Amino acid sequence: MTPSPQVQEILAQSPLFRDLGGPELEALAAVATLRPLRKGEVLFLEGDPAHTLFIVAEGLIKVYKMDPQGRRQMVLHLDGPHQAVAAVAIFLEKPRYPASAEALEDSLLLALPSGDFHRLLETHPALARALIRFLARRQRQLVHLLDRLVFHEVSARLAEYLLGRLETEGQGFRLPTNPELAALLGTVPEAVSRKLGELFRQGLIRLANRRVWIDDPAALRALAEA
Amino acid sequence: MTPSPQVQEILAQSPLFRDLGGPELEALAAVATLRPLRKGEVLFLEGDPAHTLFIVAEGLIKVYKMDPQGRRQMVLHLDGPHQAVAAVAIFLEKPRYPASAEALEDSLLLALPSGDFHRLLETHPALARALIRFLARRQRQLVHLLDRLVFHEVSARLAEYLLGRLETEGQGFRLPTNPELAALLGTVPEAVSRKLGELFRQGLIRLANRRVWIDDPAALRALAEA
DNA sequence: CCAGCCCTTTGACCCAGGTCATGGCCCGCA
DNA sequence: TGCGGGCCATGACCTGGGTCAAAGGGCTGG
Repeated sequence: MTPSPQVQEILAQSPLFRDLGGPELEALAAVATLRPLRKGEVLFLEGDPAHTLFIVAEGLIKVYKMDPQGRRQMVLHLDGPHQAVAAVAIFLEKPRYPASAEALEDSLLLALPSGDFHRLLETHPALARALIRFLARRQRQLVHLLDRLVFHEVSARLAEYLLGRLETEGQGFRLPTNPELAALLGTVPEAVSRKLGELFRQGLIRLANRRVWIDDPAALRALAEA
Repeated sequence: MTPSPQVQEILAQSPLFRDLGGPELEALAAVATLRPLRKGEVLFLEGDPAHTLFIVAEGLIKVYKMDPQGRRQMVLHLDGPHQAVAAVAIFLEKPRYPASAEALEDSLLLALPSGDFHRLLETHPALARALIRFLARRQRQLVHLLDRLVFHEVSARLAEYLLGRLETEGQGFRLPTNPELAALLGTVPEAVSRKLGELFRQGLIRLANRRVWIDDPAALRALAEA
């Protein structure tokens, strides 16, 4: 965590606000507040009234639904630097967060009062356009997630996850804990453990500590599609 | 299907466009085309390039994902009169429909070229605002669907469905076919048949033809939460 | 008015994966 | 240095619900 980040700088790097002019950014920066969050801290809970939009400056935020008994959770998306969190909630008639959010790492967020954001939206078509694009992209991603959950089994979802990490980070990336991974895949830690073991036994991947090397991407791809 | 519906009239009734001024509506109406669709006809398929936004004038449109083998399908939402279809797709970088759509009844749609829509958006904040609200609401609904699918079993989803119909239509509403209902609930026709049978045997509902009377809404509610 | 097609119901079967319990390990903290 | 809590792996078990097959039933279009 860097000592004193430039609020305007953060705003200017976010896809949502990057098209705004200098004066607008300054005005926004004036009403924004910084919100540090320690690993594991909760940002908001499903059902909380939503007055605030967040921009991630540093760290990683997990947005998730919790099951009724409060034991399992299902991750909807992870948001890193420059990403907006809770952009949806503040536009509902009764603004309440439809999911919960917590920090996966020590993080720093920019909090923007929803009133100010709404006001800015009125007068800045570029902001509206960026927001619309953002919402459309996120919705596409949610539909994809739904598709995977309904039509594909755990091993296929795991395979897709591994290939995704491989693509963005290359060989040897570090896995999250099994409970975290299970929440990402919509299953339970035991299942993750077993499926990883299978992949290893079949020679598709190698594991050391929590690092992964993928030996047979083609086979993994086939698994992911199945 | 009424003989010759007023295009402007249809636009003016849609939540998306109702806040536009007369001249804008007229301009939009000039570029809109009417698209009749017979029951069962496909409007677009997942993956098709998306140049067009639709507004339902009459009828009912089903938007759904198909499973890889093309046997089961999962309904994402149903859209009746005044609703927009495919509002998301045209805002993606590579505009392709993320799901398929077909008519559940004989329908009439208004087709708006996405270019015109984009242009209108630039200059009309009210339209942007309405669209943002629309996208936010739909996203909330998708998250709810996902939650139900991941955390609740078929009988709970069926119970919720029945209560929803009861609320909006009262006793004695008509069920869709089992395959349709299965697609709505994310399961297979056989499971729907069995679960309906169970509810009947437990005395929670009565069935005649395909009409439903709900005798014990409280018990059904309990089931839905479980 | 008939033939065919799809829907419905039901039974038998099966399997992915969720649950529970055990034992070992690692790591942070006192 | 010892303790405790969470993580990990694995086995045993169980069940929701998906698959397949068979036997009516009813709507529809020719």
